[in-house]
Amino acid sequence: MGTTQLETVPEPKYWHLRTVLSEALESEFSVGEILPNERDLAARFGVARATLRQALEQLELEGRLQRRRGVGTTVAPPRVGVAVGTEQHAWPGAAEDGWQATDCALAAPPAAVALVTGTDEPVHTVRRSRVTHGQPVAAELLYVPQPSVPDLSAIDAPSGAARARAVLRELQRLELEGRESAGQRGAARADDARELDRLPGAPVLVVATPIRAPGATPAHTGATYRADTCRLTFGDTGGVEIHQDPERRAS
Amino acid sequence: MGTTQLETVPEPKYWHLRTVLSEALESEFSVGEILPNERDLAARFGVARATLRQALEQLELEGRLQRRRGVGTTVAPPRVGVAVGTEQHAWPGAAEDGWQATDCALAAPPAAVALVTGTDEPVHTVRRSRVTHGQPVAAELLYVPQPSVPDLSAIDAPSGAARARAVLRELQRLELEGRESAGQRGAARADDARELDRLPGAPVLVVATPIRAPGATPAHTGATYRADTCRLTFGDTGGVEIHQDPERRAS
DNA sequence: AAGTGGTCTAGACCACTCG
DNA sequence: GAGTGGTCTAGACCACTTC
Repeated sequence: MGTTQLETVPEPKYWHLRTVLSEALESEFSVGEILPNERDLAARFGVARATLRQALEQLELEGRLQRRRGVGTTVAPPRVGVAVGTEQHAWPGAAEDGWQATDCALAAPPAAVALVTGTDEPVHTVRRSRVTHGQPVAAELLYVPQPSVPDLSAIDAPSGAARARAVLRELQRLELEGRESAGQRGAARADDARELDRLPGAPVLVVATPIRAPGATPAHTGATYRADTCRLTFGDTGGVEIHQDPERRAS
Repeated sequence: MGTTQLETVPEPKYWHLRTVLSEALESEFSVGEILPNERDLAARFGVARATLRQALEQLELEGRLQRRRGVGTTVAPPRVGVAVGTEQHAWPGAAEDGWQATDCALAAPPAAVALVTGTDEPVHTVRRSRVTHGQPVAAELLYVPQPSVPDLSAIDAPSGAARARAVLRELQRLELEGRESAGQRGAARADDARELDRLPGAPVLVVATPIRAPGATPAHTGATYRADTCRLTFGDTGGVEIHQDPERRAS
């Protein structure tokens, strides 16, 4: 049916299609290039649009494609390596770390947060976002129980970016020693999805890190990374090459 | 239409359904319990089966459900925390680490591997799998260039589990210092999928780690973890609580 | 053989972006 | 308004597991 030979093995069409498209991406397209639209592609391969979409979905989830409603499907740039769990990057507020504090509010902690911080006292909730190469790659919520930053000046704005920076500044005064994060695949919730320019349910990597100081854990963060565009690195350096390429198992 | 009130916001049906089902999972089902089949569920919620499946897919990707063809859909147990990047767990061959070497072959390296190892010489390719709580959670390929283990006895079997253990034993004799891994979301290829009891394309976390020894990098590993059942932890301890619960942003 | 989830179709309409 | 991807439907058949 498709543009290549008939299948004799019971391999799903969409999976075969994914392979064919994947090869086409390598040989016939360059980063940023726009693919034909879904209806045309489906017709060209002789499959229903839903089947084609299944293949495109795979490729998007693998970070090979980027789809945008109303615009089209483009070839995605290589994933960006993002360091997590290291001192410079896990510690909130460090200069030049690519993060930008956008908002802050003081409120009662969500149940799950109260559980890990061990207190029901109001927490400062700082929202930060991280942009790399012009693309939003992560949204973070930083929970700082009020007692952790007792010296926070009342002069600063009660909310907003200025307040967020003030909280981070206070936190920086503690001797932080960030370590031991945990990461898992998740689905982007509505608010994170919006911030990451994705649809709800988009694949994300959730990294939870307790912020440590001598004898205390003054804050907790939960960062949501775009799973399709990010490669998380943890450890001393960030330049590790990944050797799972799409077709690495050719043998 | 559904079992709850009409939607007034333009939230996709499948997303709303996901939320409804998610709440039902918490209140009305326990781990391991079997859900009604997809046709019944779809009818009950007044949606097409495809739409229901979209919701179930989300929940499965979040690790809340487990679906098995020919069997049914069950409530998944909580994700297991798996340490990566730490000494005990990243180093291959350490005793009691939950890994089991299954096979080994000596062959020319795939292109991507040759790139990171920096040699075209034949590599020992050790296949290991990791089982936790009776569930396969990871499949790993360990690439060891022949020069890294020159003393490997020719007496050992040329392939198979025995050979794999011999390679690991040799590797253990070097002073390994595992560090700096990188992880990203990927799609399971056919072979990994089979080993992990999943379908091709299933979401996985790919962790690439160079194995370090003083002055050399004698091996590279690529481990494929089931993204739906695993929570990866990296750092000193593995007991970090995640605070992104399904409904944590209730406020 | 019966029942399950997995794949696939051929349509329809909607939400969004852009000229 | 035209074109894109996103959602949704109502069916059909297939692959797998279990009895």
